[in-house]
Amino acid sequence: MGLADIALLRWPEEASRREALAADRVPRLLLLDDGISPPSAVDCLEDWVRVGAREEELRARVAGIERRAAAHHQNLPDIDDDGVLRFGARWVSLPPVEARLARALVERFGAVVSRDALSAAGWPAGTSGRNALDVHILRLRRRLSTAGLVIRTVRSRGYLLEQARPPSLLAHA
Amino acid sequence: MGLADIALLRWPEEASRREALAADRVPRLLLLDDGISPPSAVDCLEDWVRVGAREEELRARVAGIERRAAAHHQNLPDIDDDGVLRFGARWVSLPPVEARLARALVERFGAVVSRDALSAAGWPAGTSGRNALDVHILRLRRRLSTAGLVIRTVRSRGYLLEQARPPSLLAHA
DNA sequence: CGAGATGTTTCCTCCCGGTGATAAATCCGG
DNA sequence: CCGGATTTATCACCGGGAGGAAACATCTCG
Repeated sequence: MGLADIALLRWPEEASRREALAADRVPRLLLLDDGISPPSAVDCLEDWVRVGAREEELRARVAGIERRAAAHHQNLPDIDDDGVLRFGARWVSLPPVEARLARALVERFGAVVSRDALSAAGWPAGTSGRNALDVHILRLRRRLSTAGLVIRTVRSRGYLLEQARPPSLLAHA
Repeated sequence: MGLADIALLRWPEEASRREALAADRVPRLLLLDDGISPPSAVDCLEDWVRVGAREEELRARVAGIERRAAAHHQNLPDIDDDGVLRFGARWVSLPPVEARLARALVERFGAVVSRDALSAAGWPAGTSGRNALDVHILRLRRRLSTAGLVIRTVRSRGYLLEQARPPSLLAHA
């Protein structure tokens, strides 16, 4: 715990690093140069302080980010090294290949993961047949459905993992 | 879109008011008395500054809250590079051509985009049939409707993207 | 041996983008 | 107010391609 989980970086010098961190959903604290205004596109896992800020302010900002990160994190699926995926109260055990695929999808939970990325994740050693990925996605789908998760297809782009929608949300369009 | 939408309050004096605002999901900025540490239970719609803070800092904090509030209230659509358009809690995946059209419309959200501009955006490489744009607008309309967005026609001028239900703030007070 | 994991082949469905045809909607001159 | 001209909306259809799924063949490990 502590500052370890949060990335500290200078703004605007490390703008590109910030983008990378944001894409990976890593909580981060920007150290703002004097006279510079904070960046505009922010998510809840980002905050900023002036470089000259006092120690306490910095700690307080970090603590705030950590709390929000924790709040965000608790409804994310999680896979351990034994291929057991937990989501809320439910869990499924996944065979090796599917566990690797699931890991790649969980890392970008809610965002699109390309087929190439999934192939690389599922078969790190080498190539597999053209359809292997499709079939494993199908099998993974069936397993994950029992855990309240859904894999959506984004045609010609990849797949996206999200929480299965309770029918109540669709009811009143 | 000034300070009007955000509640300013003192901490810890107005602790109870803060609770009420949080319960109503009203974005708020706490003005922290000196030597006091910020409260612990925060959501993404809350931020804080020291009472002695400079004008600019205050403005920047407010702007940050507003952006997060907008993102949470889903007031601005957003398209990522994978053709996924997000609007509030909902999202649609768009095929390439429609994604490009949608990008052009989102860039000028709420304003008219000419047909020429849309043609250029949708088919950057070259020509398309005269009817192609109409048909793709139709298809885009159907998709976006599931995300709570509407494309309005401005005859002989172009199209305009806006939120489906103009939320009548007075309607259900 | 038997069950589950993994790959492959194959077939089939649906989606995407484009076109033409046709119905509406709107504008304009008389 | 009418009828034609222009602009939009919607539909049906096609060709190509991507994804879904069943069936089958190995393979591994207890």
